[in-house]
Amino acid sequence: MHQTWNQHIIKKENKTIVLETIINRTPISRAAIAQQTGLNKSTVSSLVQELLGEKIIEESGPGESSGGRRPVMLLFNQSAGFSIAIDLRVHDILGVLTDLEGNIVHEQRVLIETTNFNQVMKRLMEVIDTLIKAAPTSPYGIVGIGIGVPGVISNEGEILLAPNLGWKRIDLKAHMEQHYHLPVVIENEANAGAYGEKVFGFEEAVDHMIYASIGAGIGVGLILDNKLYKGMQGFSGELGHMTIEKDGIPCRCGNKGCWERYASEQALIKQAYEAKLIDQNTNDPLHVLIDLANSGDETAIALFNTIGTYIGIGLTNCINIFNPRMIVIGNQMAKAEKWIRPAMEHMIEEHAIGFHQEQLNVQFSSLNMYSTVYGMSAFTMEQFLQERPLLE
Amino acid sequence: MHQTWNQHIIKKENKTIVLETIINRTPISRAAIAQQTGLNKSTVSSLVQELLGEKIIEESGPGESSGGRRPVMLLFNQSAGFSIAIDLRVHDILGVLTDLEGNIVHEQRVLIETTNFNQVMKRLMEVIDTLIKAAPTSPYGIVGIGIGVPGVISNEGEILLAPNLGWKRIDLKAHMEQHYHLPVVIENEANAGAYGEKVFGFEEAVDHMIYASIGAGIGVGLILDNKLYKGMQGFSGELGHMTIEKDGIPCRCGNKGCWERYASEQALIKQAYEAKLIDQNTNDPLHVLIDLANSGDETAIALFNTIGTYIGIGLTNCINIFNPRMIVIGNQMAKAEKWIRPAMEHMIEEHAIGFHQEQLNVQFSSLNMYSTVYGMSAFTMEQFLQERPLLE
DNA sequence: AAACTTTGTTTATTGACTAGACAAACTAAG
DNA sequence: CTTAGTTTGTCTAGTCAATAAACAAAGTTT
Repeated sequence: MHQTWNQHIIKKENKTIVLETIINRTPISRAAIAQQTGLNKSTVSSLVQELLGEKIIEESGPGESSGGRRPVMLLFNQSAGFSIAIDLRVHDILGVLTDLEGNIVHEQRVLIETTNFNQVMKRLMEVIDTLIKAAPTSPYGIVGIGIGVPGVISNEGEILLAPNLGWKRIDLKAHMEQHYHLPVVIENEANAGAYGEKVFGFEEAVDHMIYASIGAGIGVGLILDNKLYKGMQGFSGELGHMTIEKDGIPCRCGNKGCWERYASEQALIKQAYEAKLIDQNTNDPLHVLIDLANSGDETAIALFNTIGTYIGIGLTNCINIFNPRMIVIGNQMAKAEKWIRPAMEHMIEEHAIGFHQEQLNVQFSSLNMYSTVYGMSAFTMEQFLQERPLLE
Repeated sequence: MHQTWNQHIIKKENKTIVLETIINRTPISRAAIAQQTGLNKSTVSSLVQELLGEKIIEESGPGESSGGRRPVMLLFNQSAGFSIAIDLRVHDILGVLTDLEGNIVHEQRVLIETTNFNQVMKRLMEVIDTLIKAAPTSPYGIVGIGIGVPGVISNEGEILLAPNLGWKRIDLKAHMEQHYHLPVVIENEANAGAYGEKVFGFEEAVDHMIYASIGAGIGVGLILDNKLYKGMQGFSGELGHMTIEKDGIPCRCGNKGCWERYASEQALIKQAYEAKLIDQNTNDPLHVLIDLANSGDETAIALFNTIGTYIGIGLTNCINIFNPRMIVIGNQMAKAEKWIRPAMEHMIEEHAIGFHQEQLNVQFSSLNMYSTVYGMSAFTMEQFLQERPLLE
């Protein structure tokens, strides 16, 4: 049963609406806010007064007159606080400090040689400490820390399993909150990537979007009805383990014919190895293969075509299942866009239901391996703006 | 941008909350409503007064005292209005008249010999007219007509394509609204079935549920985050056209290896024909095959095992993708539960991700081919209760 | 310079909820 | 059987947040 309504809640909700209007349309006048929201201009005036007092917005110079008195323009104060966002990957850690609009103010990337928990934690905290030190002085300071992880995260933010890190049942959230005394959000990297694409990836709002994170495995973030869909336990999006070939290649998950056995970076590398394009000591095999393809190596091109076709099969399923407005491919395999795209698009065009393709946009991520940190930043920022604790 | 809040909307929303509380916990006292909702007891008293005036609730006899004055118990007036719900299928039309709680008050089922639009419309309107005549006198009368259709329905309720009926681009909603001057809802039969299962199918509330309608083809209704998920254009849920065998059996949708080519009633019948268990003139082949299996025919049992396995492959994908709380199998193939279940459950247990199975419940529909009409009834009832137009 | 327009502030009003008082109707204890 | 206490429901006064309208400030247009 949802909450009942009273004057106090109304005021809080209306104030949030005014703030969101200022964020989305900054700079904007009180009069325009009243027009935009339908609230009475004296209501807007008093709510804006409070937001000014909270230092979450500011008045800028006068705007242009539309025939009468010049308006006073209001701005969102993106430097009122800062957010720390981390993408914890198998081989490295990417950390960014962003303002309250997601602008990256500082960043650090460190390699990790081992997935040993204690070692990784040490490096992780070093990155976070560096970012905390880099944060400018601001009214609210660091409003939260978000950490994207390649694994299964429960609704409570506990890492249940991160197979590529070799981690099981780790309460990273509690550990970090106890250390830093800040709100901490832990999320699956594909879910975070989907959210990052949704908030920062496009010019227009997208209500239904599928983000395919194609790296070592395949994880999918689902933005459905304008929300990140997580399922009953927070475990949704395991499309990497969707069967595309019954009785096919066995997978470590126990199933057979899983999409990620055919269409991931790992699948590509395995086939390249068997085609003797690379050997076990090849460093950064994906780039080696991209370079070979760029140089006209037909075997490498054929391998990318095959992978592109398999990516297309799984995305065709996504299109038929979700009827999305947008599909975004991200993570490592997006680097091979040039060689994957033709076969992938051909598979989709030929096989996805015609109706579903009418307004669909399939693209590779424009956020260049930053999707996940953008998503984690958005999570902590939005949590802060929704709750807006009292100014210290 | 969502609406702003004011006094008028507060009262309306709180009144709706009070009404929903009465519906869900009937009979209930004012004092208990206040306790349940957190609203002040005088607020509840005045809102209840209005609902009594609208004849949507009633006072019943006194309740039991808990130590002081006896309470006056309030009841939802399920006979305040009635809803008409139709399941328009390829071979027949099922129509029901329900009260505002979904209780079936009257029903009619007619066979249709042709899918010719004009003929079907004639029969459809006959059924609706019969149900309208059967409706008791009530304050609000017929509050709406809901029609479930096997096809692609746009967000505006237009039938874009119903391949099994041979229909294209039919604005059934406008046609029916013009004729009956009542609100009309048109929805895909699998979506309606999912909603019917959600509202009427279980003892406890279910936020994430997958309804697999396995008939001539396979349609899937998705209840995600407590809502029916429809996608950008209203076309989601085409899991019948999810590839489970790359380069597999060609499908009329243009893809290959679609789930419904392997796991539908049509797939079963095709295999039974090839196994010479039935011929082209066999009437009601599904029941013939069930009877053969019941009599110990091993070929028939083997066919059901095969179909059960294929159903399990697709449901395994659903489990991995959506992480649902419940999966319900409905429509024609649910009649073969006994022979499908063992192989289906085995496939799921062996192949779905272990985490996802922890709290999952997979079951066959208990609504016995009524899922779709129950869903359509729920749509029109809820639309009415949300809007509650003035009493005539 | 005067009239009009637009933006923003101030004041009075309105309506819905809440707090508390009161009434009605019960149960329990003496 | 009477009195005290409890619970439910109604009534009244108060509070708060939004709105309507008046007013002020600052511009543009005639």
